[in-house]
Order: sequence, then C-alpha cells, then structure tokens
Amino acid sequence: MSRPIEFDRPQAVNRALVLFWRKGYQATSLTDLLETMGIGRSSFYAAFRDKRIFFIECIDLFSDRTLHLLQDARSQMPPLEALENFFQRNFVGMKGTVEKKNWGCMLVNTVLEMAAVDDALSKHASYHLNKLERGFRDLLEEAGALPKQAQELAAVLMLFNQGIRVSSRRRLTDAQHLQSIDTTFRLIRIALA
Amino acid sequence: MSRPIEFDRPQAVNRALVLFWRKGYQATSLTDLLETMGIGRSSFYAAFRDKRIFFIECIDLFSDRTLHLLQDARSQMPPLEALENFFQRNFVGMKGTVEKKNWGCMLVNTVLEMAAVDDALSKHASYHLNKLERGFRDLLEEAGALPKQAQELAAVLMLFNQGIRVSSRRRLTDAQHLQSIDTTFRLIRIALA
DNA sequence: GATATTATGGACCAATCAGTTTAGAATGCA
DNA sequence: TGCATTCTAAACTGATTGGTCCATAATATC
Repeated sequence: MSRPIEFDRPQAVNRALVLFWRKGYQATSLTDLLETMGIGRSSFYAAFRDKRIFFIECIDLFSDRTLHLLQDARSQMPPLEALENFFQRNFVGMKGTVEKKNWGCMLVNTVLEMAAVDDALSKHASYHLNKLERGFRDLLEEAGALPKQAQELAAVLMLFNQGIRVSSRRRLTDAQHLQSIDTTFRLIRIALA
Repeated sequence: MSRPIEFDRPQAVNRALVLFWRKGYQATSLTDLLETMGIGRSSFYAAFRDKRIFFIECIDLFSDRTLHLLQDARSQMPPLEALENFFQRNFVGMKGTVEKKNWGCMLVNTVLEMAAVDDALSKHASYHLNKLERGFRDLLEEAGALPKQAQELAAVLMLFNQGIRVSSRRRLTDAQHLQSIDTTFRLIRIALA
C-alpha cells in the first residue's frame, strides 16, 4: 500500500459537528469548516464526498450520542428520574467544562432551518427525533404508564424537548430552564399517579 | 410633490413576510424576494433600506399579528379556552383556505436560524416571544392562577408553543398535534384545579 | 406643454459560495 | 535508490450573493 490518511478523522468530524451544531448548515461555509477541521479542501472532498453528505454524517453522529445520553442516564437511575436528568444535565453547571453548550439540539435546529430549503434533510433530522421519542415512550412505560398514556406523554415530552432546545438558544438563565423542567415533570408525575 | 410609490406596499410586504416565514432569512435571496413582491431591485432598496432591516420589519409585523390572534381569541371566549384555541386553530381544517401554513412560527424559526449567525436578530425575535409569554401569563391569571403559578405555567406554555411550532414543520398529522394540545391542556387544568 | 422630481428596470460590482483540477510532496515497497 | 501510490495545498471555475449606479420613464406642478 501507500500513504495513510494524515489527519485525525474522528477529531476532525467532531470539530465540524460542533461548528454545524452552532451555526447550522447554510451559515457554515466550507472555508469555516476546513479551518476548524485543520485540513485542506482536497482532503475534505477526498474523505467526505461533499458538504451535504458530510452534514448528514454529523447529524447521524449527533443523534447516536443523544440516544446514548438517555441510555446512560437510564443505567444509573429509575426511568422517570433518567428522563428528567436527560433535560437537567444541559443546564447544571457542568463542572470542568469551560464552555456551556447553549446551541440547542442539532436535530431540532436542522428540522427548522432546512424545512423549506432541503426537505429530505429536514425529514432525516425529524426521523432521528422520532427515535428519541420512542426512547421517551419506553421509559414512560417502564415508569408504569399504560401504552396509550405513554405514547401521549412521550409526544408531549417531545414537544417539551423541542421547546427547551429553542429556549436554550434564547439564552434564558439556567434557573429558568430548571424551573420549567421541574414544573413540567411535576405535571407528568401527577398524570402518572 | 411628484411621483407616488407605484407598488402596493402592504401587499408586497405581506408576500415577502410569507416567503421569509417559509424559507428563513438566509435561504431567501433578494432575487426570490423581488420576484414574489413583484418589484424591481431599485424600488426595493429605495423603499426598504436593505434585506436585514426589511426582515426586521417583517418580523415585527408577524409578532403584531400573532399577539392579535391571542387577543381575538380572548375576546370571544374565556381565558383558558382562548389559550387552547390559539394553538388549535393552526391545525384545524381552516375551511376556505387552500394552503395550510405548516411553517411554524417565524419568531421561533428566526431565533434558531440566527442564534450563532446574527445575535442581534435572534435576540430581537426572542424579545417578541417574551411579549407573547406575558400574554400567556395574563390569561392564566385571568383563569384564576396565582401570580407565581401563572408565571411558571406561562413559561411551560412558551416551551409548548416553541415545541409545537417545531413539530408543525415536521409535518406530523393534525390529529397528532391536536392530541398533544389536548393532553397538555388537560395537565394544565389539573394544575389549576 | 415645459420643467423639475423621483421611482423604476437593468446593467454592473466585488465578494463569496461549493466544488474541481493540477502539480507536487510524502510515503511504502522493492 | 527508484518507482508507484496517494494525500494535500493552492489555484481556479462558474454560479450566486447583497448592494450600487445610471439612464430612462412617468408623474406633478406651473
């Protein structure tokens, strides 16, 4: 054989993901991308076919990570607490982390940004959100909800998820977010009781 | 004096508003804009200083109309029903209307699209959403909630608003939206009881 | 009807976009 | 050392962007 790839692919993808996450698809120029990834134009087009395809790769990665966050929480606490923690963790201090990621959810961002611009892309992000909603539903059933009720509450929880990601970009205070999470889950617990 | 403006300003603004609403700020090119407004480039720059300033004018108009929708509902029914109706009306048939407007909320769209692109623009849209949230709070107080509770529930309702506008762009069925509205307001009524 | 005023259409501009091409540099293998 | 392979940097392409400019056409006033 011959020369191997010379840049750190996972690291480059991760940096790009963050950039897409913050600025969205359209506002992220290829030049931006190359700069933060630390690679050249040719390398980019050789490794990832084009901007759009690469964006999909980033979205899929983001979705995987989000689903894992929910799973991880579930492995450490009961279902309803895991759900609540899934939302809370974005707004509690995150000690050790320099930057707070107030960029909402990349899937929600993409659904909105691309809805009338690139329908397939928007649909694809929406599809990932459906997977997350199924995750919500499963946890609600584990928490004792009947199937029908679990489905209804999961739908409401998905609305809540989308809503709080929007609020995250509005830069409300952490306290406001935490209070809304608290209020919402108080309502949900009442419904489940 | 001399020559008056020759195009129908309110109509042109309205058409542009719809375009911005659907496609967002960035994806709406000036050429798109001029075509749907039916005016020439020079006329545009003479009447509205530039794309960004014009977009703000459209956003402000959208906000006014949204607040009026809430007021109108309030003038026809009790506060809680008015709130619920404010959401429902986007998903019930709209007889006589050819197109269903599944473009979410222009303010929510703008907050997300511009958050890391044009902070001032995002903040401006967010400011309008705050006004709407105050409208929610007032109606909740009229419905008998204590100030503290009205504020909490209004915040949750704003999350719900943001969330359902996102869902609207995901093109869930009307039935799904109506069910989520129903579930949510059932929870809110319980909290208020 | 002549003149001053102004809105307009269309040509034009520099900047930027995503993507391609090319020439060279760096490596593995013999 | 020399050859084959392939990754990379930089120049380049054509299209599109928001915005300006100017000559023209239409009007109001006199």
